[in-house]
Amino acid sequence: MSRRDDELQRVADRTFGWSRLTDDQRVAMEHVVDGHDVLVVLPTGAGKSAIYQVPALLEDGPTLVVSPLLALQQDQLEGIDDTRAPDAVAVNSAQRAAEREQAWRAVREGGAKYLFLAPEQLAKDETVERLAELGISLFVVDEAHCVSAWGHDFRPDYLRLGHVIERLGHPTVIALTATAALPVRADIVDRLGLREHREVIAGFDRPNLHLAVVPAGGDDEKRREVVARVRELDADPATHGGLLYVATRKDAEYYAEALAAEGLRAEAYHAGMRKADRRRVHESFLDDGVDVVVATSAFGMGIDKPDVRYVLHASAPESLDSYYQQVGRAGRDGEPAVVELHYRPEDLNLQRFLTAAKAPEDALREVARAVERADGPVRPADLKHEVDATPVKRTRAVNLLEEAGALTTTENGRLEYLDEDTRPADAVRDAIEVAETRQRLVRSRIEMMRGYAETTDCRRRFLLGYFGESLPRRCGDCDTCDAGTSQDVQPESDEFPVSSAVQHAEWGAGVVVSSDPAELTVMFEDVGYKTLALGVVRERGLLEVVREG
DNA sequence: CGGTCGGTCTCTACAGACCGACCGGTGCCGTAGT
Repeated sequence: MSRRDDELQRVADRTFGWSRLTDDQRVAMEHVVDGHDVLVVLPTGAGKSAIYQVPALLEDGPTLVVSPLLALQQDQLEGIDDTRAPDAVAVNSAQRAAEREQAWRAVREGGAKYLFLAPEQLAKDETVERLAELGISLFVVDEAHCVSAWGHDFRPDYLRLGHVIERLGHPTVIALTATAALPVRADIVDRLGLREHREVIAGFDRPNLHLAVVPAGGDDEKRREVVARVRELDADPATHGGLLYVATRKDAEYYAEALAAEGLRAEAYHAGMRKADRRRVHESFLDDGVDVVVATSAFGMGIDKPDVRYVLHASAPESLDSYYQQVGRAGRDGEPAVVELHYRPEDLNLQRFLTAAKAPEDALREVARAVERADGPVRPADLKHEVDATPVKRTRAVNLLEEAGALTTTENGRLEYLDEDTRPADAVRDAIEVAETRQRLVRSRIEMMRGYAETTDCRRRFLLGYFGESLPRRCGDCDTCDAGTSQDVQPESDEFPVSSAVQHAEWGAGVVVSSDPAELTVMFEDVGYKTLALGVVRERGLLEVVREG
């Protein structure tokens, strides 16, 4: 062990009581201490937080942690509070002004070493200026998949973190997440502007999860089947206690009531509920006070309960990224767990609707005109006087115009029109094209979800393939293997190895996501995921390897 | 896109078909009004 390892292990032990760091933790920490940006993809419960908490104590300046949910920040603060580490504080809108000032003071005076913020806080110049004065040593992005999952529409400030990092002089960046397929990883690296970064990525396979898809006929039929199935799982001590994911708030209420009527302790969980009720359900779930939580996608981040025995879906989510993340909450203790998707192809239509984020045309036009017209660089916050749109739309517009190459962000965070010869109308058109490309990717993800639900080959092989892992032999422990429809052996094609950069005659540049002797799945920059028959590809010479992965 | 709900039509019964409208997820933040 090197001196550096010794030191990391000593701090881990003395300050946090972790007597033995895992290899993944140690390797990631070494990269950090060496000053490398790092992307870490490790399952929940593998000790991701340690990866910044320990090196933070070897740095002079404070560590900034960008975290998506205030509740999650609170959990982290309490976690650090329970150790011998220096204080951790948060700054957010839920606090009174005096409380916020006290937190800033604690960091400034060195009493607090960790500062937690939501990305929206960093949209304010004042916040970034304060951080610059503090001399941030480590910039941590927790739940970093949010950059890619939410940054493009729902919470656009996530896409502006890269600029904040530059304005802070590019401290060492640590991006942490439990789930990220190849395109998501690339998006995180790109959007945060990681430099010469290292990656620490654990395998995605969770052998103790039994994967299955249950096709359903009509909607009523499916409802009856789901309720019956949950009741059945609940009755068996080996499968008691789990989660039922649904697509809408109404369904969460519906199933919670239906299951309660069957005598189960069932609770709904969705974002339309009062905060206090949400907290009560969450805590009750952790304390085994409920048998099943029926939840929308609002339930999940920050839940670390080891003995969740099943995760059922009454409706398919919008991507395998989300699906994997949700089913990953089952069986963290390593014991067998049931994972079952109750599938109707019609349910995917709802996901198409929910993910259809139209380009904010009016905002694009107004932002483009305002920045073009201005005498010099514009502060994003000042756009609110000239752009009649919600803050989310305004920021989305800025991001799209920037991605389209019409705008750029200066070193001090102002917006500048790049090419005076480009008319704002053309810039808007290009930005809409960027949004449409994004939409094609989102829709292709839904098609991959369909592919998973409808495959007759090994279910696990399909899921792992999506995350860039090949499974040469069928897993033997999923519904298609049970039914005998999966293929036994499936060696990887060495013609188009996974993660190779390829060029397609029609679809342009892409990366091989999974590959077997019959079929290739490629993620194309412009059209999203496509599955290609290898025979046709060969016959017509459609695909060329640009760089081996 | 599909499920649900309320209203209207059918063509002469108090029922059933049909049509159009409406709804559908994730969380910060900050401000208006109790």
